[in-house]
Amino acid sequence: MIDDTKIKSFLGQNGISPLPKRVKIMQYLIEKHNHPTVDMIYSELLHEIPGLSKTTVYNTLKLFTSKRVAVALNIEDNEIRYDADTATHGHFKCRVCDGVFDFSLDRDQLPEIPLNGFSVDEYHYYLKGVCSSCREKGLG
Amino acid sequence: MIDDTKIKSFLGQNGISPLPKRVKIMQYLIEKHNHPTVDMIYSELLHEIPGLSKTTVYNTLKLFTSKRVAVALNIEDNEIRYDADTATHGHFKCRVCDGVFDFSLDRDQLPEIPLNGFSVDEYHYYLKGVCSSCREKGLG
DNA sequence: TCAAAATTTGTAACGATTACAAAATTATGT
DNA sequence: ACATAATTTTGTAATCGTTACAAATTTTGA
Repeated sequence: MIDDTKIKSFLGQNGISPLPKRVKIMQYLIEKHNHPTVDMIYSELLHEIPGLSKTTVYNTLKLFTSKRVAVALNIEDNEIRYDADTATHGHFKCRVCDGVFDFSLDRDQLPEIPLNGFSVDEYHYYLKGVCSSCREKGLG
Repeated sequence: MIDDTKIKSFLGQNGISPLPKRVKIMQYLIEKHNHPTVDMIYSELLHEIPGLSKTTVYNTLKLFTSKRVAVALNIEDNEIRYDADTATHGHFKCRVCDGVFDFSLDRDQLPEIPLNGFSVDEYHYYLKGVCSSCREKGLG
């Protein structure tokens, strides 16, 4: 359980007015760090924030990514997942159970882009396959 | 201009009946290697294949990716791009002009996944930023 | 406290993708 | 080659994630 105050000041430092719903959504992202979809955030926070609108979740996540306090993951074909961990790290998607796993990765482990004059501000390293749990069950 | 015969035998070798529309779509992917969306393939091939249906393009690409003669790229938030180059290589997306650029990359330049018992069968390395052309124009 | 600015809501629209049944094409056996 | 079965294609409708937008609400700051 993270202190509200810390999240409020963190948002404020990043140019985001720390409105109550924004604080709750950021708190959700940080505490669960489960790469949620918009629908997951919406349906789980609805219990805690009655009357929450899905549009607010969309708006808030767009704001978070534009201010770079969260990152959008395109590891699925059909929907965007979000991650409050903006440090470079890798993501693995299991094609059997659909789970998304983090793994640590330093920026300097990744090769530099061999294109002159390009500036890079986001690094995404996605692996797909079968996770250990599904393999043990003989799936995949 | 690639020989039809080569594409037909390539598809056949990969367990895909080399029906005429499939051959044309594969030929498009190989010759243009422009990471097209379904809509790009559909609208450009419509001139060459009158009566082509967009559903056929979707079906064919699903078949190609399941047989691993093409790879789906999730470098955009909203739509899937396709690449007939199934060898590992990197992709750069310019957030100004929306262009997608390839860059070479060996599998062994990428770090191994530090997760025991996981099997990996797809590697995606996506970078985002501003391309040299847009930077020269002072954009981004 | 009050008015202006910003945010949230709810509904409708949008666009990519999928479902599905009918029509067309291709493959198979004789 | 022919008939038939199996596969593929088509076109439309449905689905689902996301965005647009105007009205209602909340926040901000004088």
